Amino acid sequence: MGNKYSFALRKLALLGAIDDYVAISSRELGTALEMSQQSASKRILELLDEKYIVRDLGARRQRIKITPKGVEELKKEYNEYRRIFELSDQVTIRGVVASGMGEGHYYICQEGYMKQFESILGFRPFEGTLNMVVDPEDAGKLDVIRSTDGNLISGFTCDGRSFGDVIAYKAKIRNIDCAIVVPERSHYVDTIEIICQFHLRRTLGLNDGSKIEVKVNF
Amino acid sequence: MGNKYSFALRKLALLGAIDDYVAISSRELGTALEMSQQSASKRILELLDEKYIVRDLGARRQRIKITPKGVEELKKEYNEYRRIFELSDQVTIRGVVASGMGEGHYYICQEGYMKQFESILGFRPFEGTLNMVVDPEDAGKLDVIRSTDGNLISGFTCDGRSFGDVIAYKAKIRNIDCAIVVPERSHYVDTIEIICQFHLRRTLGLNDGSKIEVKVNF
DNA sequence: ATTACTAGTAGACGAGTAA
DNA sequence: TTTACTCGTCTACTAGTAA
Repeated sequence: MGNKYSFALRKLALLGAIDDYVAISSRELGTALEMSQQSASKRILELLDEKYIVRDLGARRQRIKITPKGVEELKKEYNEYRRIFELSDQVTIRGVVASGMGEGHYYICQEGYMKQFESILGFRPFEGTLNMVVDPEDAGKLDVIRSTDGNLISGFTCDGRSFGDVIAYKAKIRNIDCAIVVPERSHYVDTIEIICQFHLRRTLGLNDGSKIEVKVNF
Repeated sequence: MGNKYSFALRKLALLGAIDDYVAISSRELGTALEMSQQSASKRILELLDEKYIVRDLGARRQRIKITPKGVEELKKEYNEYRRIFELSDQVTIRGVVASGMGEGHYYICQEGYMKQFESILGFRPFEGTLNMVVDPEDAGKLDVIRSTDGNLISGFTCDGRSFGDVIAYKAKIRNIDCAIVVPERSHYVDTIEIICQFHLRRTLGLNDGSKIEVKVNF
């Protein structure tokens, strides 16, 4: 986000503009941002232009609400602060084992991915993934991890089908090296795929619904 | 903080410049901030001027570390995000009862404060305060509360002695109305004073070391 | 390589004001 | 009262370059 916009957007969020429309005149916003009415008005137009806010321009006072895109941008900054003040380089994500449905297996086994896993992660994954549904209270941690670089596994095209970029983060489950894999572009992930050179379900005796903890490095 | 500085300061924090000196050239910082080497250099000089960072300008590459003042500024922004995303208007602060040492009693009993407590909070405090040492894991919540307005109780001078501004936040302990009181200007508070129209120690049967929870509104 | 000066320029800002 | 246009000023930026 243009840094320019974050200050105004944050002030609007503090006024409650994430949850609902907030009535605020350009003069009031200007005062809050320590700038003129004219500049605040311009800033509002810019935020509208960037689709960070929507506005209901009534007869008397405009009412402003932050869009999901705006919230997204604020969360990015929030996550940066969480990385600074809360989280070290290793984070424990809790969740429960879920059924794989064979999807993960199909993807992971693509040699286009396999080659990269082997060279970047240092192991060749067992053919198939362990799916884990992340506990809601740890969803934020996942956001923070996803805001970091991780190991980019490039997408490719094979037999006319295209496979997208994914990001792998090295991790450990009960001291066994593994990695969590998430698609590069996609939000609101509550399920992660875990790859490992061993068959984790068998090795660790896991079933659907088993609680597990993954320690992720980033 | 000038909003202008927060972006650069945050990037430096993400690079680890809170914990230790970080080697970063003005060109690298410029790339990270999407600005020219020259502008990044100027920004660094400004941050130095504002005492947000200190620098060790070696022969090859400068090494930068964020000062406590700089960390303070970053925390302010972090706390704004916490208010946006984490905390509702009521927060539970946990801690243990500590000895008052008579200090609180002396201050609170000043009529200059008493009058204001009565008109602003709606009750006349029992003469004396309950001291509470806040659990370390709730210290951050206290920071967030302190970053909000609260009820300003103005300082005054009496018998040649000056009493500073304090902020009161309405609160409840086990459903009894009370308020927590903190000095306006002072950082790193881990002890709060609780005022109430009743004698809380007697009413709730508290002793030094008793665990209590205060629900603070802000 | 660095950092950081000077100079020129683009863009952000506020005053005045229209709607 | 609002919002937001135009326009002049002034700041913040980058390019060139010195140390």
